[in-house]
Amino acid sequence: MVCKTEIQQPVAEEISLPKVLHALSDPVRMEIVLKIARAGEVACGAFDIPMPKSTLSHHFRVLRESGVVASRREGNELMNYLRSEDLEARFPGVLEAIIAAGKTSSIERG
Amino acid sequence: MVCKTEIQQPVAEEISLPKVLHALSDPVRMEIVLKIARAGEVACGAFDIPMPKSTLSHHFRVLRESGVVASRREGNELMNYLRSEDLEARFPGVLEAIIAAGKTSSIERG
DNA sequence: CAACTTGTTCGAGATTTATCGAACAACATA
DNA sequence: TATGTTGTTCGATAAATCTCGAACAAGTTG
Repeated sequence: MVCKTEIQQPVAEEISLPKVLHALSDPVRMEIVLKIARAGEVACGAFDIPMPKSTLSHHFRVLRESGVVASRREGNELMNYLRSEDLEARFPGVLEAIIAAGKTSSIERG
Repeated sequence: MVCKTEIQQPVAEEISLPKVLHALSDPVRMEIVLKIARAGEVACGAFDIPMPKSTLSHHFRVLRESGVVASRREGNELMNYLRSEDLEARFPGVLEAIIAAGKTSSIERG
């Protein structure tokens, strides 16, 4: 599957562990990641998070710039997916364990 | 072995995933965690990190309040150790995978 | 082309975090 | 008791982050 519209993202070898952990340390972003993990690919608009578009877009930016999420255009919406292979190659087991932990614990600030 | 002087830390069941990830998302704190992971127990003063005591103390506080690290007094120094069992029970595989990832990748800001 | 949808970018304000020096507390030892 | 060691707490400042509305860009559909 070829991605037509690539957004700014780090190449696999340059994904930074602190940045990945920071990206996942926010409850909103964790919720986004969990939903993508369940559904495989999710459009930005498919999250019923009570929050302005601009704020949500900010969180997607953090997720992309950290290397956790990638996006491709499909029509006029952006489909988001996890960079599971890149992350697994660089930090084996990390994303998997964090997602499993996120599924079993309520994600709250504090 | 009994800990005589307990510092403020969350009980195991109340350890928060976002807080743990945030604690580990700082390169200085990750370096601290990696050193403790290698040595088992390390006194605060045993880190040759070019940084004032107060700043280092701040990072230890974040690590303790997140539940990643616990400390006990030994003479007039504080021995720090990872709460590996508590974290493994609550978030299986997470700390282990992150430590392994930290060992194999240079921990840098950015 | 005009209207609509989806999502980003651009400011700005508010909150959080990191860093540091100085003062303080606990402990050990002379 | 006085001195030295270890580490914390207390301000203050600087930097990063989160949040939001308004404007913009890309794509679709009438």
